[in-house]
Amino acid sequence: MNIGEIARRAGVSRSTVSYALSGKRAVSDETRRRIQAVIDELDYRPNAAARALKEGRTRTLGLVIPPASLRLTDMQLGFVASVVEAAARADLDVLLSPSGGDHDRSFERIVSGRRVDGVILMEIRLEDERVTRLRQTGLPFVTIGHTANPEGTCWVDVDYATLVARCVHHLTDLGHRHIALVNRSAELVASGYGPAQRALVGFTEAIAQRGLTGVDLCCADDATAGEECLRRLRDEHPDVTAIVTINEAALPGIQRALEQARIAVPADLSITGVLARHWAEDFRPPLTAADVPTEMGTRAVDLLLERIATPDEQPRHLLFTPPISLRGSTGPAPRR
Amino acid sequence: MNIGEIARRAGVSRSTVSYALSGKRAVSDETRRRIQAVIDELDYRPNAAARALKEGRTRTLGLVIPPASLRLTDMQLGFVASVVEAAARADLDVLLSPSGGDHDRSFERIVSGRRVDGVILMEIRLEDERVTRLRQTGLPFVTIGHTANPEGTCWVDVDYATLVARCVHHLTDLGHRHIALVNRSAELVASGYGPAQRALVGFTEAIAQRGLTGVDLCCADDATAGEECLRRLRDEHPDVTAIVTINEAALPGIQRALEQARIAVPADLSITGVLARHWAEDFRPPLTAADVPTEMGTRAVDLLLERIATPDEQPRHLLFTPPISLRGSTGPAPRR
DNA sequence: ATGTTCTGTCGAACCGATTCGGCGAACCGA
DNA sequence: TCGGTTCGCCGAATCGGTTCGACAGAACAT
Repeated sequence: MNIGEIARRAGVSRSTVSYALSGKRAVSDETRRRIQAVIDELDYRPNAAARALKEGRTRTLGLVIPPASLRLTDMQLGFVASVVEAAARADLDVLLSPSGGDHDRSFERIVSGRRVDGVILMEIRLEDERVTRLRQTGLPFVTIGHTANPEGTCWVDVDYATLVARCVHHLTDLGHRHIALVNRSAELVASGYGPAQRALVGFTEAIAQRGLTGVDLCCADDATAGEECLRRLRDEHPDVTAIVTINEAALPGIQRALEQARIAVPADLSITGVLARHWAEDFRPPLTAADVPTEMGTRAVDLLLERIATPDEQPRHLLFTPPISLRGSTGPAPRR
Repeated sequence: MNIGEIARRAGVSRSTVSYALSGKRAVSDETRRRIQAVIDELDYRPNAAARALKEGRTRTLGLVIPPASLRLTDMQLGFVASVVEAAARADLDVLLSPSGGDHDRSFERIVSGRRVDGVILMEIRLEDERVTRLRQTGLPFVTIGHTANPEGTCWVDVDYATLVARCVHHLTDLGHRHIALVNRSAELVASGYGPAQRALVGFTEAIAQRGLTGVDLCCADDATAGEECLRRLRDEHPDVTAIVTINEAALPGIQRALEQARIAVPADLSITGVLARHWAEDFRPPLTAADVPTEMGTRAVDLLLERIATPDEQPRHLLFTPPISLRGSTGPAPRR
């Protein structure tokens, strides 16, 4: 079922079949119809490997995801989905590689076996040796999140610092004077995870700008930790009247702790989330939060395709600062 | 940076380099060392497309996932992760295809462009035309879940009927006489979604076996629906003292409704979950539930590799019935 | 009638690996 | 010393596409 078979049955040469399919040279209508008929009959589709070999491109993108040991957040999952769908729309396939910071076999295979035309790298650390590796291979790539010195790379990211700062300003505008940040896990922060670090920076600066003092807490990415975290917060910092959190996975636990302690939201305590996908709607009351930029995956694919087409262009980057949707979880600071 | 370049620099022929790498013919130690040195120096890795073309296999598996519009459950996500990792361990890559019931371009490309050696198909419907399509192409495949007549196919599935039945028996043993099933969404049940249908069958049979009457409810896969569902259940069936649910995503909502209505678990109401991954631990009290069979992804890859190696063997299938872990959410039925 | 352009098609080279047959040299026993 | 193995390597064919140069014949201009 190769191109030679089609050519034989249609009574033409192999090159004519190829031209009929690609349209790169004129083929008479009569011939094209005959070829198409044979193709339809045999349900022929060109062999991807042969095409890749000759053309020097695979029509495939690599998507490097965090290893299974790390639980993907709802937003990351949405990102993977949108990348895959955007690629499918562009008639590209997506090769998945689970890989940690060290470059393992799967990553190496994809990168240096020329299996893909470009790579999208998720969950970048501020210092990331996969980026170094990709740079030296010359394979086009786009990172989600950016490294400490991102010059010369393409990236897409969420402006966590600004989002957190906006949340802080929103809360101070409502009269809150004691605000807490519930960050991601301590290990993530320590390991140089950009979003966690930039959230902290944005928080600290916004707090300072308003002349306040803030509390920042780390919290593991699960409900139990969220519950514990809120309890600790009420214990150790009873004067805190508002919370900003980038920890989506902790929200169910926070919710539970609130209900058990009979804390009314927003009467007793205001909460804002940064990028809570499903949980913003599911929280009670619905959570004031920045909208998840669902187009990030699509735009990452766009950038990568640009980069593949014109590798010598100046690398571009996109910083998303989605608007904050006011829902019911924030209100005026309670009177003392 | 192809095999010819390596051969030239090492002063041998291309075939010798190939044999040195594959070990399929003897190569002298001296020659092998010289070749290896050049390979290490240039960081050479064979071109995947050329190899695939010649060998007739791609060393790649296809994983067909539900389209992004459907929100993946936590368990499905875990499954994807374990498939990818198992494949990586076997030095195989995974090509992702988001696809619904209709065979779209992405699915067709993977299936008939010979881009993969085999396919793993998730979220099978009882009547699924992708299965039909795969059967006619002759490409090895394994399905997660099984169709109405699964003869002649390889599959891996969870025995939802038995699991639900076991939960029912556990609850009746504790004295419960009015038990409700919280199923997945009405649309899923209507569209012939196996797990939802088999859960219902297992529930109905177990209830009948004990001479009781049961209530079964459909519930969309989100917290809000779970909250609403529990409220309706208490309203319309106040005598129900125990719940069995296969709807993991609804659990946070159920939890919220329970706390708002001041219903004590398990004193007032017992709950068991079927396959709740993170939520079993995160629920308060921790949820009595069947353990998620984390090895399912790995075993699916194993089956597929077997199938690829020996396509004429009788197709095998695996039905997982993981044990139910008793946690704190079930207890004796309350006295009237 | 002759030269020129255009159209549609073909043949052959090529992409980068694998693999088979063959060949020279070394080695063996008789 | 000679025939037969064994060892190590090479050359060429092959996988299934794409693409370039060539070329026959029609159309057109002079």
